Amino acid sequence: MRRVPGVAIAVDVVLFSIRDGRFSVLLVRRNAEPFEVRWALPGGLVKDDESLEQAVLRELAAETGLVKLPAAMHLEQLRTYGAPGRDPRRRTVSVAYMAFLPDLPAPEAGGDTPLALFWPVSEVTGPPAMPLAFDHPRILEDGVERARGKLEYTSLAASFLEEPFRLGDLRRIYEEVWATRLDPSNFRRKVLNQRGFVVPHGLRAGSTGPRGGRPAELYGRGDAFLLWPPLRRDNDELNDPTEGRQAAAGDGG
Amino acid sequence: MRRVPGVAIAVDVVLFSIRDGRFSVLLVRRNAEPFEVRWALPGGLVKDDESLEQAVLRELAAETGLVKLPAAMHLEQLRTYGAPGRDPRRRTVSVAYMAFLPDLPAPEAGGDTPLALFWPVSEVTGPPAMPLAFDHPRILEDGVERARGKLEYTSLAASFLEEPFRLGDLRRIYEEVWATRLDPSNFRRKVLNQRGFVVPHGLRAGSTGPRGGRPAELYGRGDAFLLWPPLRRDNDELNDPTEGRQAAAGDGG
DNA sequence: GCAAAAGTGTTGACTGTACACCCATGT
DNA sequence: ACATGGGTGTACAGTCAACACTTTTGC
Repeated sequence: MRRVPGVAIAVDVVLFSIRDGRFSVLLVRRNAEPFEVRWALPGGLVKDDESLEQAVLRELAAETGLVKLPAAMHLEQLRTYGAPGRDPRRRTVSVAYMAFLPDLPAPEAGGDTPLALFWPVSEVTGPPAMPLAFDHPRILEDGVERARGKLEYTSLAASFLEEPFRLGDLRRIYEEVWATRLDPSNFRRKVLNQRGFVVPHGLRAGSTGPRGGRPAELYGRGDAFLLWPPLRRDNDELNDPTEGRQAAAGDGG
Repeated sequence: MRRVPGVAIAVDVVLFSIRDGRFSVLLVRRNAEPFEVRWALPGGLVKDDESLEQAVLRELAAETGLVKLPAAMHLEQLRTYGAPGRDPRRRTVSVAYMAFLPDLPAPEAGGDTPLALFWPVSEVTGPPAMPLAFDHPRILEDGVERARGKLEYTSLAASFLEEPFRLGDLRRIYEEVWATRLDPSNFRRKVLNQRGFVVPHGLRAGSTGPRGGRPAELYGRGDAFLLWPPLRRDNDELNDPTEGRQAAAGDGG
């Protein structure tokens, strides 16, 4: 593999979703060198006349079949990675983006598109960590930390849900991403006291879940983005002696 | 000016300091097209075999004479700007960095270096705004907002001070950057209650200022980076599309 | 003495947390 | 009936803003 002079601009996307209740990230399986057969973040080179965001959307469509993206999707720039040697072929500076998507039916692999799958984050980051291509482990790690942090002071958690949703659904987003448990009653109060975080939908849930329970009120996303005071991931609650639940450790399943 | 094919990678630096008590940013005067004679953020093209951060430090040295940078300087990636057409010569993707520097004696213009000066941020951002080169107004704006925000939840304000410093000096950093007033006694308590924000220096200030006042105790930077709870600038206008208030009286949902 | 800056003490309002308790549904 | 998730009430503790007050300097 010869090194080529000059620089290239690429974009990579850390696309998070909650699949089957698990905090997950979209990966594509590489079918060419370098790192053939390894899993990687979706992405590719930026064309000469397109913006960085246009490149992100184009690559998402091409590599994952995500053509019609939901309006609720959140997309933001994460960080830029430009160490010499991070791509063995040539100097490549990659602008990484982070996206939040609701649990869609099946944006996975298409017939003419590469194999794309959502993986639970804990299975990818390990231990043991999956051997992703390039410096993608680092990018994913940065994305995970940023996502966890952003849930604290923004309304982005609602981006993982399709409308309408129940406050319990919203709470489970936080619990899953933070790997913690939150008091349902206090969570409810905090969310409702944030003006514009959620807006009442006026209806009630029909089915209440697998094992009964009172039907919940339904809500939609409000127009507030920043939250004050922030919701907090209190690591103190992880030391719950009464019950052991999936905490920080990846359970492989 | 002909457009050249291919892409280029550049870095730009938003270098903040407090000069004579004013929140200031380092600008260089361009002496070539495009945007000749306009002021711009220091920066330049990334060489083929250097990292992005190395490029930042090299450009700072070359354009501003800042060769021996103080260890206290904070440098972090801000954001990447890659819109087609942001540089009329060729497609250029610029990775912007943000730096905090203490008020140094005179890193300004050198004989063989371009003219570099610290400008008070309020004079540059206006109104009326200075016509900076390229999309540098936007980059500066992003940097200012990020800097103001980071002072809330990190100990970075101390990066603007040379050790040892007085708590009043630290408070004036916040007051200047946020353009606000803080209660001296409450500020003192908050800062001292943050473990590792500042550490006692054991001495007292000799001169107490132009108009007297009790000599202050002296402090140095601690090793904590994140602060909890954060210090806050006026939270009232943080967010919200100003609609129905629900202030103290809880409305039960 | 007076002004100014540093530093201490106090108070009342507000906020977060823990947890008891009621509500409405599936099985 | 009972388990389960939704939702309300409440009390205690901690935090924060406001501000009165003392200390120590320059002038």
